[in-house]
Amino acid sequence: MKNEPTKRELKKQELKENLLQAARNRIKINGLSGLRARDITTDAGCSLGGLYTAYDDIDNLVLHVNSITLNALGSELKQIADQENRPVKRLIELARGYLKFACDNRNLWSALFDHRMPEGVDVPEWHLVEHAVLFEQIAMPLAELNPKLNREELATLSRSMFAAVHGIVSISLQDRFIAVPRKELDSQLTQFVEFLIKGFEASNT
Amino acid sequence: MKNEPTKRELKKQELKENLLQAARNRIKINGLSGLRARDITTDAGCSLGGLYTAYDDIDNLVLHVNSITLNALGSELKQIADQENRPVKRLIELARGYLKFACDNRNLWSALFDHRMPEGVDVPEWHLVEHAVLFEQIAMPLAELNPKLNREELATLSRSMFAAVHGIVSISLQDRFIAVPRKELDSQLTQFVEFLIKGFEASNT
DNA sequence: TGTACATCAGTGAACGCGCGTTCACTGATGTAC
DNA sequence: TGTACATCAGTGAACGCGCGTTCACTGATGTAC
Repeated sequence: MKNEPTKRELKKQELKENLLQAARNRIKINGLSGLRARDITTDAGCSLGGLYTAYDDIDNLVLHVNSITLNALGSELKQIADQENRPVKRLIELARGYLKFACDNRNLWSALFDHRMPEGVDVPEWHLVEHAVLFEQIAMPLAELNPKLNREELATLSRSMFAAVHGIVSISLQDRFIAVPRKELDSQLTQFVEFLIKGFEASNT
Repeated sequence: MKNEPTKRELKKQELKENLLQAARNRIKINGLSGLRARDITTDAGCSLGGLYTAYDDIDNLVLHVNSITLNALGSELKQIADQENRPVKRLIELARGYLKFACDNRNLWSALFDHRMPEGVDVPEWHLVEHAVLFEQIAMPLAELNPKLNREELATLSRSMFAAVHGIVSISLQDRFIAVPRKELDSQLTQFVEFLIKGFEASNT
């Protein structure tokens, strides 16, 4: 038999959730570098110290925001994968979906890659594994295109393919490089993935 | 007739150079996030305030360090390109050279992409244009593989190709993802670029 | 159900410190005669 | 060449402030009888 959550536990849970949403919203609007403990607690309607009863520190809170983002990205990609059966088309749509997600959620998406733990502290395991959503939709269509590949080869290729698409998207959205209009970027990315798949198919004999 | 540089101008130049090398060395050892004005000036053998007679601020100094890094990377890539005539092989060697440079100069290389100007300030034009070294060796071999491409198409493809290679390298060197041994990474990258070129050739008709 | 005590989540003022930048000063360099 | 004054690069102590984190306190919630 499970214990009913006490009033205390309910309140604590509510506070955690409020802080989480407040932090997420602040990152969404101002970006990770504009995130401040005082802003978060003000928005969440609690005192400054309250943050530290709910989360160990700000980094911990950011990891939880990044969890939400990874989940949201993961389910968008899953939905895209489920909608398209032909493997080539599916891979292309996954890449386009990634681009769309990055554009629609720029600051949240950037936070996934910009956030760094303090010197000497590792990203906790529970959060590391959540990054699997970035690759996991890619392996299956690749396997369809080349059934000979084993599990490990598929994993490696999925990873490279994600990394390549990610590179194109992230370079394009950086101030450091000349911005490309969204629509043009979309077709460049599509073309690029097409090349990649063609090469992949060509070497599958 | 040119004016001889005065003793004052020489000293100023020397100070700038000392600060530049000190900052570069600090970034090399501790990374961009570990860079402190006091460390730089101590290493350079001048007072704290001296930094501000030579450079506007720390960001300005970092831009100059990044210039050095881009130049170094640029000449390594140029050398690689000059050593190999066959276009396919040349593209592969450029990718491998990029990986090598990133591994051998991790913190300096990371600083190229991690550094951000303060809110509302743009990266100055003189520094933006220096990023061309990242792409410029790629266009020529691509043109050889497909002579029909016009200037703009070549530029776009070069950019995408760099971004993809960069993505693979940078994802692999991030703590957030499972590290791949250097040697394996090298062969994965090579394989990936081969796919890409095959696809590129296959669609060239 | 009611009372008395125990617990503990949440408070917010204060701490602490890191660190970029400034500025009144000085001593070396440059200029005029 | 030498002297007197002007300039200005470089000094380093002090400023200032942003901001994450702590901690003695309190009031609400839980427990025992």
